[in-house]
This record gives sequence, C-alpha cells and structure tokens, in this order.
Amino acid sequence: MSIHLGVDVVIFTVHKSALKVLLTRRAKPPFKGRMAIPGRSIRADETLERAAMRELREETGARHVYLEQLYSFDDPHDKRGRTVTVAYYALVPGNGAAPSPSNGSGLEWRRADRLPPLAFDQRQIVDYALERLRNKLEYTTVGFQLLPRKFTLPELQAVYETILGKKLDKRNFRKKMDLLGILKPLREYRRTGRKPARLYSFVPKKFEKLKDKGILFPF
Amino acid sequence: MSIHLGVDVVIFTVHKSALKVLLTRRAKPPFKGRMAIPGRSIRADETLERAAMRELREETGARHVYLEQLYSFDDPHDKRGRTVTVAYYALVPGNGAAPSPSNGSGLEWRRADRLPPLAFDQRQIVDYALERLRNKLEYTTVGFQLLPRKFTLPELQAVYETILGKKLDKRNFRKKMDLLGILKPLREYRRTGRKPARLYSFVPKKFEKLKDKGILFPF
DNA sequence: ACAAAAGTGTTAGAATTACACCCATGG
DNA sequence: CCATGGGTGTAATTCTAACACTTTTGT
Repeated sequence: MSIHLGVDVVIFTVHKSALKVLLTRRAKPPFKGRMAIPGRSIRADETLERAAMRELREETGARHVYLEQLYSFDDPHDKRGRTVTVAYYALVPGNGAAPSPSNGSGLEWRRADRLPPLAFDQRQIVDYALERLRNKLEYTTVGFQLLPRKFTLPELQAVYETILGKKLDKRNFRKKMDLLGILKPLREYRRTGRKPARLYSFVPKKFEKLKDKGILFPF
Repeated sequence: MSIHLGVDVVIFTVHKSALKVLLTRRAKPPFKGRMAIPGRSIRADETLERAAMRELREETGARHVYLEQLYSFDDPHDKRGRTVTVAYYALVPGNGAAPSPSNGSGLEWRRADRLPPLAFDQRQIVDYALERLRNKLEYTTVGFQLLPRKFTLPELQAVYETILGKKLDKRNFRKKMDLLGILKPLREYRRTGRKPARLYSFVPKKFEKLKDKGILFPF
C-alpha cells in the first residue's frame, strides 16, 4: 500500500468585479458529476511546481502567471486510497485579457463566494487559498497579478474590494498607491465607461525597494 | 521509480535569550556526519501531521506543543532518489521547563543565527521556518508557545527580541501587552535575578475575541 | 441637460515611537 | 551601599479614516 501524490491548483481570476475560481466537472467516480479543482498526479520525473505549472497551463493556456504553493493536504476520507495533495493557487489576469472562457471541456469559472459542493475535501483547499490571497493582498503585490499589464485605478481598487469583500475609500486608496510610488501613470486612457480612466502600469523595481526598507501595504 | 515522501521538523526553543534549533548528526550517507533536522518517512497508515508529531515526540519527548506545517519541498539534488519533504516547525517551551538536553543520541540544540552546514537542501527549510516564525510572531500568539505556562514580562520580551533580532522598548512592549488584555497577572513572583519579576499567564480566550474583531499584534 | 463614473485635499482621531527615572533585591 | 534588572507615564509624530464636490463623457 503506497501513498498517492498529486497536485491541485486553485486558479483565481477577477471578472466583472467578482472573484472567480476555475472548476472542472468530474467524469469518473468517486464524486462523478461534482465540481472539483483541477489536479493531477505527480510523475516521478517532475517537480511539484512543475506539475502544478503544467496543470495550470493545460487548463487555462495561461503562461507566466503567479503560482504559489499553499499547503499539503491529507485526505483521510479519500476513497481512492491514501492520497497526499500538494495544493497551489494561481492568479490569472482578468478584465482586459479575458481568461479562457468555459468551452466544452467541462471547465467553468465560478464565483468564489458562491461555490458549489466540491469533490473530496476540496472546499477547505479553496477556503485556505482565499484566506491566503486575502492576507497576501495586504503586504504583497498579488493584486497586480490579477490585472493585465495596463490597468486603471478603479479596476485595481475593484480587485482589492472584491478580494477583501469590503468597500474601500477611493481617495484613501489612491493616496496610498501614490505614496507607495509603485505605479507608473501612462499617457493612455481607457474610455470604457463614461469618463475615460487613466491607465497605469506596475513597477516591480520600486516595490522591491520598499520591501527592503520594510515598508508594507497599508490596506 | 516511485516518489519517496517524508516529513522534516524544524524544532525551535528559546534558551538563554537565544533562539535554538534541534539538530541531529547523520549516521549514514549521504551527508554522513553532517547535521540535519529531524525527519522520517511517512507510513501509509499515518497522516502527515501525525508523522510530524511522532517525530517531534520521539526526539524531544515534548507533548502538546505548537506544530504547524510549513511547506513541501522538492529536493532535486537528493541522492537517495526522488524525494518530497513536507516540512513542519514546532515550538517547545524553553526557559523554566528546560528542553530535553543534548544527551548521547546525537541531538544538539544549535543557535538559529549560527547554523552549521546542513544535509541536503535543509538550510532553506530552516530559513523558511525562521521567516514564518518571525512573521507569525507579529499577529499570532506563537511567542507564548516558546514559554512555560507561567512567565515574566522580561522573559516574554526576550522571546520577541530574540526572534525579531532587534531590541524593543520596554515600556511600549508592556503597554501593548496590557492594552491587548491577554495576560493574567499572577500573585507570584520569580526571584531569579535581582528584583523579583511578576509572573503572568496567557489567556487564550481573550485572544480569540481580539481575533474576531480583527485586532492584531502591533510589533 | 442629465446620469454615471473619474478624479481630487483636508481634518480629526488613533496608533506608534521616543524617552528617563525610581524600586527591590543580592552581593 | 552599590550594581543589576524590574517597573512605570507623557508628549511628539505618524498613520488611518472620514468626508463632498468638480470633471468628463455618453445618451
């Protein structure tokens, strides 16, 4: 009796001011017909991260996206036998660069705040990923990973509000971003709604300097 | 060719105002003679946490101590073949209730800031554990896990200073602890040094209430 | 001309930091 | 009696949070 080792990937995106998770519908028992987060077995010749990356790529086509290991779960109730799952979460840019839509492959983007029942003990995995994401939002730049390279301040704020689940004050939000100095205002405007909004890009180099000085995000 | 699954446990304590890590000396190759963090294989009939707990218990005799999963590491250079290590870290109370000393079993407490070369890629595991410990110190009660049930404020402050690697202001430290209201002053004093210091105990119930309100540690 | 979303500063309150002296004990 | 470490409060500064109106565009 050996231990089966796999990776599961909680893939997030933001779409229309809602945080979404990519789910697949299981074709085989156990939990046939239920939704599940994408996962695969680890082959002996690939690293954990590589396995997670391949799974992510195969399901979304996304490349160069944020991917971070979450936690390793035991699933004592797994009916397939003894299984250890190394969970990852990934952030794929939403909005402008729309994530690959629900094609016929059984893949669906579902709102993170209205999840259907999931296979195995995967609900705790998604919950844990959400918690991690919320925490990291406050002291890292994960927020930018959910947006295309060029974005507007209202879009950025919407990402923060969506993940934190609360409204933020527009002026305070902008003031802090301005103070951090990690955004480069572009000479372009996006005229999507009413008044056109200025586009910005994220400047990772500036953020690195802040980290060195111990300055953190204040949200 | 299958994947070998194991747990490693970074066991911390505080002793004489220094943060220490429990290391063993390897008896077998590879890395024979080098220091390593305690670890073991996972048996198919035990959970990850249980395996870590057993390892911790066997090496230190400690029971009911803080144990938290850290991260799962791939060790691509492992000469024993493909290995995945689920790393945990544990906090055993120091000071009063002295941790089991270096007996003849090849176990040694080593200062976390002066580690010898370690087997495999274990240095990154210890570094990661240190980072996690430092971060958690600021918004959880891990600090109390490194002390016996009754402790003095200077002892508590020493734990914080040791882990954070910097001096804290005595008055501000006490003011914050007082403000949090999670310490119960006892009617006992420890007359270890000069002037006897008052003993306190940690009140977990009070801390839970703070968490619910979103109030965090301010260090 | 009006509805909708973008943009812009100031002020009060809260939290953080800096700082110096007295007290109890053991030697 | 003196050296050592325990114990205590206040003031300046910084950070956070609350708050309302003008601008630009599409309809």
